[in-house]
Amino acid sequence: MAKKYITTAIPYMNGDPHIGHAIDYCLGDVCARYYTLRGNEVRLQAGTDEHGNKIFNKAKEVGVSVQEFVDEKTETFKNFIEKLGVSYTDFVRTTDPEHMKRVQEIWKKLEKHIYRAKYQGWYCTGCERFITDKEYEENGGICPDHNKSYERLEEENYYFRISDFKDRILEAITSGEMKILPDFREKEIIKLLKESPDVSVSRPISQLTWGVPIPGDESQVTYVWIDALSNYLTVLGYPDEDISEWWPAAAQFVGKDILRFHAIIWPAMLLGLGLPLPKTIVSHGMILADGQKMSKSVGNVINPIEVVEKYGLDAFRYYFLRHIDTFSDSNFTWQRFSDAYNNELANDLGNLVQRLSTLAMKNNISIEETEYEFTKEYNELMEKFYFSKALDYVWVRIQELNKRIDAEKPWSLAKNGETEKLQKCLKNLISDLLANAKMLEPFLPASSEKIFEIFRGSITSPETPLFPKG
RNA sequence: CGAGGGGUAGAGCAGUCCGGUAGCUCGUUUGGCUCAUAACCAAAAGGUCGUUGGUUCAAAUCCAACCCCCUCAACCA
Repeated sequence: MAKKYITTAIPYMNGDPHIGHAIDYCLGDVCARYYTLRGNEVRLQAGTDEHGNKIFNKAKEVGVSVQEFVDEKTETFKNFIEKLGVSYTDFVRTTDPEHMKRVQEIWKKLEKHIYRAKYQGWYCTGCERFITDKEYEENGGICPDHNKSYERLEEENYYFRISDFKDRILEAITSGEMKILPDFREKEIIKLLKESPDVSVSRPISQLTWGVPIPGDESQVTYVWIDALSNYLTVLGYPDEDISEWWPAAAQFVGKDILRFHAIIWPAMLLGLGLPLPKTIVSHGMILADGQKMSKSVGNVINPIEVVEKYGLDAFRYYFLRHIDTFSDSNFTWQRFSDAYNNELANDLGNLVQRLSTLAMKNNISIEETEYEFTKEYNELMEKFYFSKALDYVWVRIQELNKRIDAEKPWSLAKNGETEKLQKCLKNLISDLLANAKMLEPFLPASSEKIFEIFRGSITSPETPLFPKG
């Protein structure tokens, strides 16, 4: 049995779960369920990124210990993931001692590509961060948030020599060894890669305490990259365990905002460790509310849990996997959501199940259980991660069934006593429905299972509709 | 300045690579059916395909210029 490893991005624990995280999880989950149904052994990783100043400060602000703070946040995220029906198998926290120990080992393995250097730049003591020269000019040398002049500051950091790997990464991308989806993002990355500088991978402990200490240098702490990106490996047990059965990952799902780190710094790290590169990095878009970025200050934030509670988990998954494009930014509006729910889930699919189960019941039809195979077209779309297109494809087939019922008029056959013809007609319709239900399983696991239950053994028409209308 | 995406019926989108008098879903209107969650099926109305120019027998599709919208822009995830 082939093994497939799928990863999702680990959210930073300074905020609460939101729709962007939900999309990432759902995509990973669909992919995992699909591979499982194809007969693969699948591991789906999820996790949390818990180090850094922002978290440290936030905990102080709330007045709890940092560990308490991240423990609680992680629980919140775990609950969130479970409410979305994500079938993850592994969970990693960057504050986990095991992870931290492994990060230090990874650091040591990368040491020949790491050097110490001074960084000089404009710094805001209010923001506690360096700003770019451009930002400095734009703000006229004064921080707009703190109304303070920027200071010229020098800091010594460790740097990771990306330039050691650029050629190799470029080659991997162009040869298809590491595919970046969608194509237009791949183009973007190729351009960015060429001008990518080395990255700073540490901070002096005076600046940052909440992180993984650098082995052999107590004055410095690892900065986000090596700590967070390593999670994909440490959760598998690297470097203590042999991970060759699982690594390279079949697919890594990330938001477009963090693609560059995953397509440049991350591959460089892997090459430095002598590990193969992930087969695919899938970058998804952002979800907009009425064409606008969601933000708390604008007050247009869509809470995924609210959608789930109002319409059900499968409805949420359906909408966000079909009408939110897998790769580009898409809009969410409650109007479009409820249109899709009523027209597609309730009318097209729900009602189809209802009419076929009633017809079968009235005419004493029973169906033998068989294994339903995915069609070639469906597999092609799924393997390319065109999830929204795969759902479109299945939906056309569902709508065709409604047309066929009208064309074949089983109720007339019953009236005319054409029993044999009727039996054949209904059995065909039902088994085609079940074949489609199978292809819906990665997307709508609960509804797919319900459909199979309805048509299993002696067929019963469901008492409550699959997708009730409010 | 730069880079990426986009501008096609009231709305949301496909079609653009490989040119051939525009297609899907929703909405609207009309008709049909009765197995069904007032669901389903059929049909109709509705578009100078961002602008201008070019290539061609023929352009949403190729070329050039321009306009508008969105996103990203280097250690702050």
